[in-house]
Amino acid sequence: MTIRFYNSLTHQEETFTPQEPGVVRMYSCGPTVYDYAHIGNFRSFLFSDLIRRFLELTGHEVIHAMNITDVGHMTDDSQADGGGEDKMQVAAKRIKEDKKSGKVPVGSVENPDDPFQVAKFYTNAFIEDSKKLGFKIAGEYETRIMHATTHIPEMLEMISQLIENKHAYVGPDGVVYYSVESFADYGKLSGNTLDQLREGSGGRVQEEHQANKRHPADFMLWKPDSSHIMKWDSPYGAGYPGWHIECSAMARKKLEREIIDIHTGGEDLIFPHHECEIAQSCGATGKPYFARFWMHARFLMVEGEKMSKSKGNFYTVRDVLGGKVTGREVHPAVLRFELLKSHYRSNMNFTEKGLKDSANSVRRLVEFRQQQLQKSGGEVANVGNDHPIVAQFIEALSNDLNISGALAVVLPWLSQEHKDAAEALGVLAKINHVLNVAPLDTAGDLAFGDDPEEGGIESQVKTWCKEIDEARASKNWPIADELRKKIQAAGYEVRNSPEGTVAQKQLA
RNA sequence: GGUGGCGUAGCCAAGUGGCCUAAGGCGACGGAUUGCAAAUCCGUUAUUUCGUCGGUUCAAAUCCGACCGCCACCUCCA
Repeated sequence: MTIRFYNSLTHQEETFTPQEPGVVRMYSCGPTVYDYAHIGNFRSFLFSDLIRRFLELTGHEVIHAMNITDVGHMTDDSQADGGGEDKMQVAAKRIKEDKKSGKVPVGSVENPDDPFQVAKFYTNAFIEDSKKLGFKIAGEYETRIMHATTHIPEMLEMISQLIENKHAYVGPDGVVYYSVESFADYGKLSGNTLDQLREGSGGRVQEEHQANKRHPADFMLWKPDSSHIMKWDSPYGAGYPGWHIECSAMARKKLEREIIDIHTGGEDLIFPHHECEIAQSCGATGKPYFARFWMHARFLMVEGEKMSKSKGNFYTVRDVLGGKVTGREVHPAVLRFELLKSHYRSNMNFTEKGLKDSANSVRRLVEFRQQQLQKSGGEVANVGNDHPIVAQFIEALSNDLNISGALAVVLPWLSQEHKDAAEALGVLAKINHVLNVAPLDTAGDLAFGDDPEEGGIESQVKTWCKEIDEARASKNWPIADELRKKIQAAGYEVRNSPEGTVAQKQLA
C-alpha cells in the first residue's frame, strides 16, 4: 500500500513516507484563544485528527503537536510593525460587555484585563470542544498542545539564529525583521514570489509603515514595546514575538527535528503564515525543508454562504451541539461525522440537512455495533488490515484521504449479512479508529435512555412508552398515537422492539 | 490585477485515458413488515451525461487550451 497525499508545497499528489520509518512527526496550527473557535476552525483541526488516525491505523506512530496562540497579537499585523489594537485587549472589552449581558458565565474570567485569564478561559473551551469531537490530541494538552507564551525562549533562540545567519536584522525602529530577500525560496509554497507580491500589492502597501523595512514583505520577528499588555525580556528590548515565529520554534522543540513530516492548517494560512514559517525554519536551520508535506483544509460554507457573524450563520461547536442549527441538541459524534464526511480539499457545505443525514449514518453505525455486540456476547475478534473491508477502507483513504470512498466501503457493508459478529466488531474497531463515532471515544457511548434524574424528561418518556404499550394492548389506537406524538415532540424517536415500545433521543 | 484550489444526479460525493451504458450515502418513489407509523429488509432512481466551448486520441468525466462560475490568499482569520 502506498499513501498519497496532496502536497501544497509541490502542488501535486505525492507518495508519503516519513523520514523515520514508522514514525510521523506532524505539526498543526492551532487556535488563537481570544474567542471561541468556530466550526470552520474545527473542521481544520479535525482534518489533522483524520490524518493522524489514518496513519496510526496503517501502523505509524504519530507524534502530533499543536500550538495555542495566546500572545496578544495586533489586530492590524498587516503593517508588520504591530499597529492596531491588541487582540487580548479587544477580547477583554468584549468579555466585559458579554458579562453584562450574561453571555459569559459570571466568574469564568475573573479579570478580563488579565490576558492570561482570557487565554486560559478560551483554551479550556477549546480543549473541551476538542474532546467532545474526539480529537486524539485533546488528551495530550500540555504535552503536545502547547502555549506560545511558554515558549518565548525557543522563539528568541530562533530569532538570534536568524540574525546570525543574516536572515534577520534589527530595523531603525528597533524591531527585528525577517529579510525575505535573503531567502530564495520565499513564495514557493503560495506562489506569491517577491516579484508577484510587488505586482499584486495594488497600492495597498502603505509606504509609511514600510520605512523601517528593507523590503515591503519583510515581517516582524520581535517587537520591543514596554507598554504592551504582554511582554517578555529580550536582547532587543522587552516586547513580544511576531505572529509567525511561534510555530517554527515550537515545532522544532516539540517534534525534536529540524525537518518534520507533515504540517497542516487552514487554507488561509498558506500565505503569509506558512510561507513565513518556512522562511524562518529553513533560515535558522539551513535545511532545504521545514515540513516535507504541507496539507491544507479548505474553508467550509454554511448553507452555501460564507460563514460570517453579520449573516447570522456563524457557529461555534457549542452553538451546534446546543441546538442552534437544528433546534435540538446535537450529539458530538454527529458533528464530528458531518465535518469529516467531505473531502478536506473541497469547500464543504455545512447544512442543517447534512447534519441530520450525518445523524442517520452515526445512528446506523452505533446500532450496528450494539446489535453485533449482542450477537457476539461482547467478543471482539482481532482483525488485521488485510481483512477485505478494512483493506478497502484503507485503500480509499490512502488516496489523499478519500473519505467518501472510505465511507462507500463502510456503509453498504453495514447492511450485509454478518455471520461472525466478533469479526464484524473487529472490522468496525479498525474503521472506528479513524471515524471515531461508534462510539466516540472521548464522549463515551451515545446515551440512549439512561437519565439518572428522577422525574426528568427521560423518565417521563419511559412512562409514555409503557402507556403506549398498554393502549396498544387494548387496541386504543388514538391514545397510542397521541402519546407517540408527544414523545416525538420531546425530541425522541419512537420505535417498536421485541421488548415493546422504546424511545431514543434524536441525535440531531 | 497577481497566486492557489474547486466545478459529477434533488443533496453529499467516488471515479484522473478503455471493465463508466458514472461507486456509495441521504432523499424520493414502489414493495415486504406494521393497527397506522418508525426502524429494518427488497427494488427503482444521471439511459452518449460529468460547468461551457474547442483540441489531442482508435478511445476522455479523466489529457491540453480558452472561457464561465464558486472559494481562499495577496490585510487579522482554520
